[in-house]
Amino acid sequence: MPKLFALVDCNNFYASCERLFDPKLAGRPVVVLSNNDGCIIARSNEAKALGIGMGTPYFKCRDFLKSRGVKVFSSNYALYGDLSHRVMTVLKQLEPHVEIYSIDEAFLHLGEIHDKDLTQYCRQVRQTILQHTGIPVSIGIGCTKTLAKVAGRIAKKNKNHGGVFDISNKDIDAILAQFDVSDVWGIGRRQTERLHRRGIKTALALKNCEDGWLRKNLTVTGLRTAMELRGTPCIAMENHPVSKKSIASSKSFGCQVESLADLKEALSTYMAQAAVKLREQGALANSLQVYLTTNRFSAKPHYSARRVITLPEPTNSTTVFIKHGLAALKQIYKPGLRYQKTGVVLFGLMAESYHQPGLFSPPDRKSKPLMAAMDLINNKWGRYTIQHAVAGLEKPWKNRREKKSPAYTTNWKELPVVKASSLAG
DNA sequence: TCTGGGGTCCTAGGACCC
DNA sequence: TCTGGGGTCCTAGGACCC
Repeated sequence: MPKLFALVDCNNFYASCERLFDPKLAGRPVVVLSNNDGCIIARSNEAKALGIGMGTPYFKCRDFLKSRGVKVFSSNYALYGDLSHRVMTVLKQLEPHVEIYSIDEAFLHLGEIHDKDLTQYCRQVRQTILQHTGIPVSIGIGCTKTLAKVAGRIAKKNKNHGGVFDISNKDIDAILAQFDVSDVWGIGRRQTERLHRRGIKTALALKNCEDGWLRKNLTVTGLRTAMELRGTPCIAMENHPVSKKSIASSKSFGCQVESLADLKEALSTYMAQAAVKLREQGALANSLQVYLTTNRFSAKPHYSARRVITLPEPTNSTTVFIKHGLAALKQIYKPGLRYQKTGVVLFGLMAESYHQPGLFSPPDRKSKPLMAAMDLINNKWGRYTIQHAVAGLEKPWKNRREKKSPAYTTNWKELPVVKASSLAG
């Protein structure tokens, strides 16, 4: 029996998380907004049924949502991250080969041990996750990851399957003939346009498309996708968590920002956040990129600029990032524009233990204990307890998060309170 | 007035080397 | 008048994912 892949996918994950702590929301439409309350990034089934599209800007549908009694939440990543961890933990207890693919998805490699009915087995997995975490999931099974994704989508959409669909023992071509090519994993908007121009509308047509054309027009990734639809695995399981190759931090502003002083505060804040992530994974970066952009939707001419800085030596010191990053920011800053966003990406990551200091560079004995002390204090007392002065105190440019739910599971002060009341009387 | 953030991979083209 | 070829490395930009 060949090995099979299963995709476990949390249903409407962010919306499900929000509903978990507010039973009144059961059966009611719920949506979750992106950072800055910008657009809709998660919808409960009831919200989908109202025709609310993924990615719709909030300001365009605010009135509609209100009129239909849709409950709206700002995103609460502390909550989603914690619940994701719980789901993955349950999964790892049940299965030896789990690859966490995203906050709400994981691939399983189902080995030969499962000579039993796989669909039945996955329904049990699903039930266990629901019971232990309260999060509903769908599971798709196929002989490649791409086919498992197809199956997962069918499991989620068609209620008759009880949340689990195994495509491997079905008439695959008949299913792919009904499957829109734009819904295939790895086929985005651009590739869909290209495929449509060639008359390819379904996953089956993509599967049967000629290799040479695919390689030329959709690059090697498109060819891989077609091969996966044919049942040839090209995308392997990642059995060990891979270390990151870059770390980014950026956010849109909550109000209009024009001055260099505000941009400096914001960029310093983001550089500090990126540096914390870098230190958490015990790594150093040898270069950073800073960028600056005006609103691309605005009628005014769009300005966007970036600059890459190679550091004299790999580091994870917030102080060093700020020093070089702000100098670069000054170079790309143009006065008189309304900026929408600035950000930083750290590149050239390496493990701290691998780093060999330069023979002639002066030893930096202060930076490491200083950063360690800052991290310790901020971990204990909250993120901005101690910071570089240039990152600012008021942070007037900070983004909006007007409808955030409490950090129910990660903050003692925000634990949900259960009230018991007597039925008698 | 208000349109997310954080990642990965692939390719083309330029710079540079011998 | 006539100005090579092949390789590597780096970077910017595009496309995709959730």
